[in-house]
Amino acid sequence: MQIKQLASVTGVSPKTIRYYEDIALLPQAKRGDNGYRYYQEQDISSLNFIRRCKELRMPLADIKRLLAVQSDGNAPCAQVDGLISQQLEQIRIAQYELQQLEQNLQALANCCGNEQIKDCEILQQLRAN
Amino acid sequence: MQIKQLASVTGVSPKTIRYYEDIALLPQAKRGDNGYRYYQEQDISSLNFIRRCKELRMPLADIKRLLAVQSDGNAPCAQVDGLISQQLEQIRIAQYELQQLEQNLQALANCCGNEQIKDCEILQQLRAN
DNA sequence: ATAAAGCTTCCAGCTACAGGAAGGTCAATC
DNA sequence: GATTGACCTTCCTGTAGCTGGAAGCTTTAT
Repeated sequence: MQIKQLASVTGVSPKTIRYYEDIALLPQAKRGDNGYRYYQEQDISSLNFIRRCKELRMPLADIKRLLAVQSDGNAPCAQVDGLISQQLEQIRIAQYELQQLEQNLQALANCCGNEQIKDCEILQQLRAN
Repeated sequence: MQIKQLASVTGVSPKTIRYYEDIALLPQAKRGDNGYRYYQEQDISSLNFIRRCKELRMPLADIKRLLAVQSDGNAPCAQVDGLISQQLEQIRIAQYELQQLEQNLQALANCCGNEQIKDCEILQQLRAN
């Protein structure tokens, strides 16, 4: 299978697939005599795995570690657990920040009933202090 | 006042201040005979304004527009309103996404009671489908 | 024969800076 | 007068995760 087909099967663009190979997130693809990359089923699985991790907002570096860890079946599971909880914790922090942010923005959005910049209370708030 | 003092007053690093000048978010600073940048009160206000907008996660491009708009006191206020509501909407979208994410991660985090990678149910979930 | 589609590599750009090198300047100290 | 240390300057590189585009192959279809 050529790169474009792998791309359409997995929903990951050819550009991105090459990029993943560049940064060694994917192994170097086999090449034909013409220099084209050729892929197998295995590569579909890898890309799907990556895609799913990315949906969880994992950094590529972490995904790389997960991929590495998978090759040693006897390794302890703690690393995986650790990555997931870290991720979860970051999400929660982000949620908290966004919540504060929403309140601030909401307050701002409601504060201006004027028509001209010189009276704009949003800007006055932002300049304040 | 020299750049370092402006930095310590506003909490924005000298690097960042120079960067803001580069991208014309701040006007070109006055220079002494030695080439050093010198600043006034006005610059403190500008930087504080920028800092406050950044706390609201506004992109620098938007902040630039806000700064530009401020110089024309008779312009309509709608642009400012628009930016704020856009920002608010994005925050809400992000919140929704994070909420979904948290659920997914939570489900994953709870799913693995095993010890070895080869049995890890987190990885199995991630590979699934 | 030619055109279109697909492949390759490489280079630039996006955001918002931070780190560091190489070199000039200023104030204080010996 | 010389030196030290703290500042200042510009310029280059790197960060994350790609995307767009150029220049130049190959393959396939007409």
